[in-house]
Amino acid sequence: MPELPEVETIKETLKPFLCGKTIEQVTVNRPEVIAEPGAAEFVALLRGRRILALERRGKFLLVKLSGSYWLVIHLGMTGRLLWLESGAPQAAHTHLVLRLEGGEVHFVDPRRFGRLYFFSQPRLAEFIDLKDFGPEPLTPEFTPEKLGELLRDRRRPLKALLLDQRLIAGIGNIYADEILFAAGLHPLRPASSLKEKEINALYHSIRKVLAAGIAHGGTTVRDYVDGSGRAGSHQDHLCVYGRAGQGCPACGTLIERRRYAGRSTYFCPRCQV
DNA sequence: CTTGTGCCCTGACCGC
DNA sequence: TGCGGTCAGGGCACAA
Repeated sequence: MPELPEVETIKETLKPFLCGKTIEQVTVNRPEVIAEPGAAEFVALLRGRRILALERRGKFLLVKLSGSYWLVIHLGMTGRLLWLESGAPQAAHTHLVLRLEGGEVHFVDPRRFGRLYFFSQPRLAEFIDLKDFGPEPLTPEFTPEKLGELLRDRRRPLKALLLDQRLIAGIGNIYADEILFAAGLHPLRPASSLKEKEINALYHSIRKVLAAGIAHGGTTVRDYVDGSGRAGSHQDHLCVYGRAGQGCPACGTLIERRRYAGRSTYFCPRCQV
């Protein structure tokens, strides 16, 4: 489910409830969702620790804990993190509950692609290093020049590159299609064929589309809700994603859907060249 | 290096 | 009502 704007929204909505609180109890209903270390160890290490800060790297949520430890969460396709009152009933597919002072965090994930990790500071650094993430697209380190460097000498289609977390971190299938539409670029355009003007258009589209996604509290096409259980509204602003057979908002040409890299890809055959 | 495929899972939806 | 097929915001292993 969640791409950068959704994880960012979840992080921001959970922040006021979680920061400064101590984890009093950890309930694991499904040990498989804990990737590292083992479930028993995970529970023992987490209990009694204080939450100091919430951060995000790509689609990963990073929870900074006392003693230089980290709880790291990836929500996969359908993962949710919900702040609920103490003793709230557990929805179906609630795999883990963190009891804090004054409430609980429920990790709910029907498809179970989401994973949780407990890391020491050096282990987190190693993990991030191993993932080899590209730059965060909304930070100052990400510039048009940087994007130009990333695209140079690569023949892969733009869609594949936008989905590749090692190039730019955080973009998923919805926002990749929306970004390419905003930039007027065909998803299958080889990266190295872009002119400087097109690189600039792509750069500004990446920033603009992701920022709009965050401003709208994420895109809810199916399961996504923020930390308070509220749906986003960016689905009302989508131009191409999920709109096969409907008119392009710019020119009226029918939006096309193609299968690429195992994912649906939506684009306007007239506006995107 | 690159691409495509299948898999991990559940649930919603569609056609018959 | 039921059944099978298809599809879904992700990511990984593996084959060609």
